[in-house]
Amino acid sequence: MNLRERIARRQRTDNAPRLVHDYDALSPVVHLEEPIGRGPTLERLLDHVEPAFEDSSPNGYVYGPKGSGKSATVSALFSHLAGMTGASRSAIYTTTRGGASRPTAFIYVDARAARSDFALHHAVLDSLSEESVPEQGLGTAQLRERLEDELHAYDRSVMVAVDHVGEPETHEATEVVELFSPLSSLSWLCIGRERPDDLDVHGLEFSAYRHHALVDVLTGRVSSGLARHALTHEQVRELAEWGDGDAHDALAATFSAADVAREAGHESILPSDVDRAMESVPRPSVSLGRVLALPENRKRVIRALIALDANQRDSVGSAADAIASDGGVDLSTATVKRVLYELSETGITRRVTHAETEGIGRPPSRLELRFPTRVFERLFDGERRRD
DNA sequence: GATCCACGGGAATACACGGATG
DNA sequence: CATCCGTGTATTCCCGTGGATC
Repeated sequence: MNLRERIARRQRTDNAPRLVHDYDALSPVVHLEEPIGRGPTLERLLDHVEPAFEDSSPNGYVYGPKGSGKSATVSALFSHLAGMTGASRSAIYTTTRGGASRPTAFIYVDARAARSDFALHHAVLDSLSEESVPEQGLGTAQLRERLEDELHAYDRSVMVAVDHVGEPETHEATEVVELFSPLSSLSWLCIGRERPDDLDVHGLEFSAYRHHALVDVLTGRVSSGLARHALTHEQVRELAEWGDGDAHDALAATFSAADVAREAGHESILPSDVDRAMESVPRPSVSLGRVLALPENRKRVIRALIALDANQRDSVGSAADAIASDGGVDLSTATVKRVLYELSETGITRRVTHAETEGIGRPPSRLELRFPTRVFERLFDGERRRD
């Protein structure tokens, strides 16, 4: 690039409308207020939830593949329901036959953020009670008693949605059920991938997006996140096709494409940008929400792992050495190594044992990243900047 | 003093291989 | 030939520690 080109590029980025208006609009971990393309499913969900307006409602289980809009739909619905009164305590007031008003509370809990029995109870109690609930200094048993008291004292109907059950880092659905079923006047709605075989509840299935629905999802997001003409309609269709029904992956690729193009100083997203973007989203891909919900130091290790040269990822040992020495992580090599093994255990990375063993000793494993790396970098770095 | 949670670090174990042993 | 052993790596496991907060 010569000087004139450099100057021209600066002028362009300074004066021209920016390619990316709003990364959040494209982020797979951000859900819209109004979900797109899930109308019929939303209706069935409402059918299930509706009895809660009048009385206690049955327990339920929402299931379906990754990127089929489960979280998007349920979280949008619950935030509407919780916000309908505008009251601080997340309740809807409906008039019953007798004319008395009775509150029904709708609470959405992400099991990725509430990873222990304690945290699960805390999340429910905290959104239910007026005063804030301490996060330390009291035991899980005490917390549970307080929750029981709260439920009893107000005789309110409570519906709790617990999202992302059954992942490596989160509670199993059966565990959530064991915790919540004994609580009177509380009904639960678990959301997970697997069909709930051993749970005797009403199941609500989400199926993967059809092609045209996924195109709609992307089109809506792109129009609010990117400059007009940043992507052609044909490119959006291509991304949707590539997504193969998975909105998470399709959005991750779209987000990445915008980021590649912006980084390169392009005025619109080129086919080569899209190709590079797709390469940064492995298939199958682990949910970014899972990765971003990990403890801070794990995320730092992951961030450093992405930044390594490919050959440094040729063995767990060398990756751990490199990360511990200059990866911006204040952990010993031994600990980094253990973290790396944990990450592969839960599927966030994958260990691939080298086929040809050269030399002595057990052959090392190469580490593959199984989540959208570019999106992770952008979101992770963005979080840091805001601090 | 209690409590939760993430961390820390090494000890124990598994595995691959070649060579020795029964 | 089957098994064991030694060596060097890779991988798993366990449990105490300490910060932060009540």
